[in-house]
Amino acid sequence: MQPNQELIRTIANRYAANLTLCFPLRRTSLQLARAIHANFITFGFQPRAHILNRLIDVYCKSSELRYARHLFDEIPEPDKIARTTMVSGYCDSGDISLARSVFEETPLSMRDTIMYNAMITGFAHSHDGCSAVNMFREMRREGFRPDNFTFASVLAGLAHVVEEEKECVQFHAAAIKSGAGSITSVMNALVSLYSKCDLLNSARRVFDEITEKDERSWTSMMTGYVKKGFFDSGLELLEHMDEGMKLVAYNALISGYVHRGLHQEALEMVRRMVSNGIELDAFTYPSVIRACATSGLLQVGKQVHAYALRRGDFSFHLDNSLVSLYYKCNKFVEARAIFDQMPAKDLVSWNALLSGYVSSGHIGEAKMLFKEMEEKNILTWMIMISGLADNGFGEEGLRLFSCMRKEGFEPCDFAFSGVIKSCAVLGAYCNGQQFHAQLVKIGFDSSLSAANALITMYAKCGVVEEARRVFITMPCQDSVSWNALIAALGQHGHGAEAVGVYEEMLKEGIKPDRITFLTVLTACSHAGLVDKGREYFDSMETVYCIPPGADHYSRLIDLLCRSGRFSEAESVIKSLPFEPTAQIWEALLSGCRVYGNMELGIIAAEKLFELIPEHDGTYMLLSNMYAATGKWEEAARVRKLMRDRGVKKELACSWIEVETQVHKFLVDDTSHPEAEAVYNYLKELGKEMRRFGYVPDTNFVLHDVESDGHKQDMLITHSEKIAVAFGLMKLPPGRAIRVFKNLRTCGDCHNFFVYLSRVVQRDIVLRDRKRFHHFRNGECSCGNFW
DNA sequence: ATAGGGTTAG
Repeated sequence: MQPNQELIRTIANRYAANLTLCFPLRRTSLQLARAIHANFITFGFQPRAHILNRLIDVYCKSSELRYARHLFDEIPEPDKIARTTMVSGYCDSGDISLARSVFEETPLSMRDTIMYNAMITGFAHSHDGCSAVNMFREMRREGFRPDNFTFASVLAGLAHVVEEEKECVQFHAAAIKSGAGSITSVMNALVSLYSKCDLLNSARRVFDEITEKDERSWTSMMTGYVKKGFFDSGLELLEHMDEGMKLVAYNALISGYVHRGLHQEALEMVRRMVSNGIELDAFTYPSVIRACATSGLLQVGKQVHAYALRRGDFSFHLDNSLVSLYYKCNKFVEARAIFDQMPAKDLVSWNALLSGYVSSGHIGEAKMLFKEMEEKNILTWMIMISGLADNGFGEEGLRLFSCMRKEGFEPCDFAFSGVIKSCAVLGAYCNGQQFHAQLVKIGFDSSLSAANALITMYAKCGVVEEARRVFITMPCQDSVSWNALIAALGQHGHGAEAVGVYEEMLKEGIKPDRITFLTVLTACSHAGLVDKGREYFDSMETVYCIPPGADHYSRLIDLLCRSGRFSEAESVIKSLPFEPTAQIWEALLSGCRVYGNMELGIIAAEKLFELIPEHDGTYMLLSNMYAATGKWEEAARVRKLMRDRGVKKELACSWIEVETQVHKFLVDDTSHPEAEAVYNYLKELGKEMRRFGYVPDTNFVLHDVESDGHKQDMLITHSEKIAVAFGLMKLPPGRAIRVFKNLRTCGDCHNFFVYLSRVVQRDIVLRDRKRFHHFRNGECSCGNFW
């Protein structure tokens, strides 16, 4: 039987009309729309235009843009409502270019103010203020009258680009002239606009004139004050508010405090709002949790998490910040669980997880995740590049940076600081210089993060003067800059100057932090300023309330051992407020090696065998010590122990940069295309050095080799010698040779370079795992502490 | 069919 067509049509249309009523219940309305749509198809009806438009709208609002577009395309002549619906649908989904194409396909005669408004809003939401303003100008040129909606949107767009007071005033005047000047939504946008331009007095004037202030009015004014750090004005405003509106004000204050790093104040504000009977909401959580994450307050963070769960609140922002909280507090399992249990994830969620992996050293997982990510933004790249550098993967960092550019991402100052860190890891001086030049060109060189990275990069490339120059030419320095400079000077043997810079930093009123003390102690140690170092160490707790960590103690041990004050070092270890860690025993062991203190060295080594039996360095150090004192059997015993335990020696590797290209060499490496030429050259150099008095020190050969002649051959193929020889072949005369090694350099190579620097009259800078060696005219900056 | 503010990842 044929159904009664007229009846079905009527019912279908009535259902369709109901769509409007169902609207807030998105899922229901989407299901309903689908059912109605299916009915129309099944019975072959052509729905009426306004019903079709409703369907398109529901699909758009449910993020089913493809269905919406499909329906839209089937309409032979879409009216302006259908077009506007499509335009704003695309705008909401962030696809401004598709919105624009629908708009541009619309003949001028069919456009109206509403359609222009939709476009302007779209541009404003995508932070493209210029296009928003252009669209506004176009609509006026074409004779359309801007209304309240137009001004509210265009002013919001303007806030992203405007710099001058004049422009704000112009638009303000235009709004007043067209009668929109006293509309709350327009005035809210004006308050926000003036605030962003640092014109807080103008913002306040507009704010005071709003007769019917709503939540947005208060938020705009509060945010204006707080973003500029005027907390007093914000707090005063809080006093004069209706109780019902205070939540948004607290939220603004809290986020303002967090942004300035004032976590205590932020948490205090949370306590205050709770004690006034105001409950936290979805906008409060992320700021509070961030405050907890950056100050390591896991317990408070957990409480907030529990609070949100109790209230059944959910948002991307909340979960994303929780992922970050748990990672920062080293709760990897919890962090991952939050991520996995998220019903939906956005780009920020992925970035949060990526950053968690990277900062906890899970670089393998990070790389996999990065590959897996379909959508990336500049921050994704930045996290990965800087993470690779932090984990020692300099080459990959450099490679990824150029990938990023190929994919059309313009690096920001933070991305530059990531790639510059990669150069620092690699010692890629020429590459680093090029990035520096690019920074200058685009005017980012005064950015704190970029400049701080440059200081470290130049230092790690062994060019202290450049590091110093970057520091001096910065418009302003923060504690990171000071730390970087002190480290730079300390690493290169300018210990006294480093200490001077530290004193200057204190005079400037910059508070030293944990890192500052690490760098200062290192500097003292290199310069032999033992008593000064002790004094600084003691001041940490007594003056600056920073309890020294294991890393600080290990610097102190190093400092004492280097001047042979072993009994003092021993008593420090005995009085530690915690169990001595591996790095403390390591500091003691390497100190003992320098002085040949076998007795204490063996104790340290035994402890290390217990704590980190898989670490190859201990075996090497101890067997080196035995070998150096001619106890070959003992040396062999240690290496047998190492073999028995299955500990693999990390492969020694050196590298050198020639014309932005990094060349890598391993021990006895013949894989380099020019290996043969380098080996021959190195042999010649060896002979020549011997004529000048260099004697190969076979104590550093740890293989059991019978003849001395054979042993000498083995010494000559150490990777750092190959790299230096390669540099001598390739680099123009007079240019310093900068070579890097992943392990510590051996005493024989050290001695060889001392001779070499005098005979060939070249500066040689060698950076090994532990420190820098500047060889010049037969001397090394580190004395005998190789 | 269109509007205004505030939150998360470095």
